[in-house]
Amino acid sequence: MTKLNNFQTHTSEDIRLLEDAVSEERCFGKDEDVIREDQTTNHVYLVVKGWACRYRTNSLGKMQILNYQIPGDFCNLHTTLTQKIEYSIGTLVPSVIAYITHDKIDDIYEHHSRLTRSFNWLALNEISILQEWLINVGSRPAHQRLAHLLCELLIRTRAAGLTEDHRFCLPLTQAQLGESMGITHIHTNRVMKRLRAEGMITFQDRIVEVMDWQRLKEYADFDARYLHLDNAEPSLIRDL
Amino acid sequence: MTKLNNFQTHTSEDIRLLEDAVSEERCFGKDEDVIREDQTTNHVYLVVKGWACRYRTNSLGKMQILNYQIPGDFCNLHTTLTQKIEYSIGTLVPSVIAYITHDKIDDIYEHHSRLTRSFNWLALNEISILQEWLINVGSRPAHQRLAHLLCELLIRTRAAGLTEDHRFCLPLTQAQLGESMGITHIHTNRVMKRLRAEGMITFQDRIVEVMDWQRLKEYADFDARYLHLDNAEPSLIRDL
DNA sequence: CTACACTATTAACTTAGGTTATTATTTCTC
DNA sequence: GAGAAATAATAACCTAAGTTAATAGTGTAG
Repeated sequence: MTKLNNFQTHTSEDIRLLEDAVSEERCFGKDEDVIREDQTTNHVYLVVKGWACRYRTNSLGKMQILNYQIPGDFCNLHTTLTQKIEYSIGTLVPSVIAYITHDKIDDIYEHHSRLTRSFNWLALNEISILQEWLINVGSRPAHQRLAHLLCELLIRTRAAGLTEDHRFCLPLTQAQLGESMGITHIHTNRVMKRLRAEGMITFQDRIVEVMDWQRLKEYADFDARYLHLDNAEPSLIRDL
Repeated sequence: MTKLNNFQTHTSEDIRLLEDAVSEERCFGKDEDVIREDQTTNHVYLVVKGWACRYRTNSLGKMQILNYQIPGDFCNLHTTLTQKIEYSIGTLVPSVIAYITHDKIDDIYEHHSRLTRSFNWLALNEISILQEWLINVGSRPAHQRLAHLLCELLIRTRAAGLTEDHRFCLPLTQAQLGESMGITHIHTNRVMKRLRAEGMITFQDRIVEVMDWQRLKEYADFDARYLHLDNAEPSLIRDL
C-alpha cells in the first residue's frame, strides 16, 4: 500500500479490500521459483517482503531478467486474462509472496474504480519500466546501463520505504545484474569497477552507496519521470 | 475491431461505442510525428491505416524504437493516467490516426466491462511484446533478432488482416529495423544478407517474403504464444 | 572447522558488431 | 526528367564486449 500511495491516497475500505483479496501468503527461500514459465496459474503474486524477479530462460540456458519486484510490487498483475504464464518468477532473497486469485482482481476491476485506477497506474509503470529497460539494453553502452539500473533501483527502493538515504541493499550477484542488462558477469564486473574507480558508487556486502548522485544521474542519462512518482511524499524522493 | 476480435467477439453496441469515442481522424504523411516526447496530450491514438511507431531519442540523437503499430493498434493506450508522454509517436508511411480522449477511455473503463477486458488484453499484449523485444535485444545475436522481428511482424500483419500468405509489406528502412533491435543499419544489412543467402526470406520493394517459415521460426527461436492469438480465426494464422 | 560451492576479480585472447568511407540504387523535389 | 537526397550494399578497420581460464575470497552444510 505504501507503493500505491505514491499514486493516490486510498481509503481504509480500499486497503481492507486488497488485504481481503489475498488468499494466502507463502514464504520462499533464496533463489526459489514462485512459478515456472509455461505453468498455469490463476493467481497474481505480490511481493510482501524480499526481492523477486520475472525472467525467461532460452533453449540454451541464457537468462534474461525482465524486471525486479520489491515489496509492494506485483509480479504479474497483467496476466489476469490468461492462465498460461510465459516466464518464470523467482526470489532473489528469502521472501514473502501474497497470492491473489484472478477472480478477486476481476472483481476489483469490475466494482472498484479507485483501485482499478491504481492498478492501471501499476500497469503503466510496468510498461514504462520495460520500455526504459529496452532503451537501456538497446541503446546504451554497458557502463551507462549499469549506472542507469542503479539509479532506478535507488529510487524504487526509496519509494518503497526500504531506504532513506543514498545507500540501499542490492541482493543481486553480478551475474544477475548482467542478465538484466544483456551483458556477461565478467563485463558487469569490469563496468562496476569503473563506476567505483570514478568515485560514483561503492558496492560492498550487498550495499550500494551512491557517492555522487548528480554525477551518476548524468553519467547514466537518467530521467526519473518514467517512474511516475509525482504524487509521492516529497520527502521520500528529496535530493533526487 | 478486427484486432480486438482476435481476443473476444464484440456486440454491435461495443463497436458503436468505440466508434463514437473517436473524436477525430487525422491524416499524416510519411515520417511525421503524431506527438513528440515531453509534450502533453489527453488523447489516445489508434492507427486506422498505415504504420506508426513509438520511439525515443536520447541526448546524442540515438533512437530506440519501442514498438510498431499497425491498423487496429493503439499507440499509447496505457497513458490514460498521465498527460505527459515520455516518447514520440511517428508514422512510417502515410497514415490515418484516430484520436480518442482520455475521458472516453475512462468512461469505458468505468461502465463497459466487456470493452475493459479487451483493453486489458491490449495492455497484456503491449507488455508481452515489450518483454519479447527486451529478450530479443538483451539475449539474442543480431541475426536471430532480425529473424525474430520478421516472425513477429508476419504474424501481426496477418492477424490484422493485411496479408494472407507468407509475404507482407514492411515499410521500414534498414536503419529503422536496426533501431528496433539495438544494432546499426550497417549490421542490419549484413544480417539481412545472411537471411537471404540462407534462403529463408526475400526482401525487395518493401515486400518481405518468408520462403521457409519453419526454418525461420526455429532459427529465431520464435514462439508465437506471446502474441495471444488463441482466440483468433484459425484461418488467419494457419500454417503458423 | 573443514570442505565444497558460489561469487568476485583479473588477465589473455577472440569476435560480433560499430565506425568510417565509397559506390550503386532508389526516391523525392522542383 | 534532371538534380538532390535518401537508402542499400560492401569493404576495411577498430573496439566493446564475449570467452576461457585461473585465483582469491565468502558462505555454508555437515
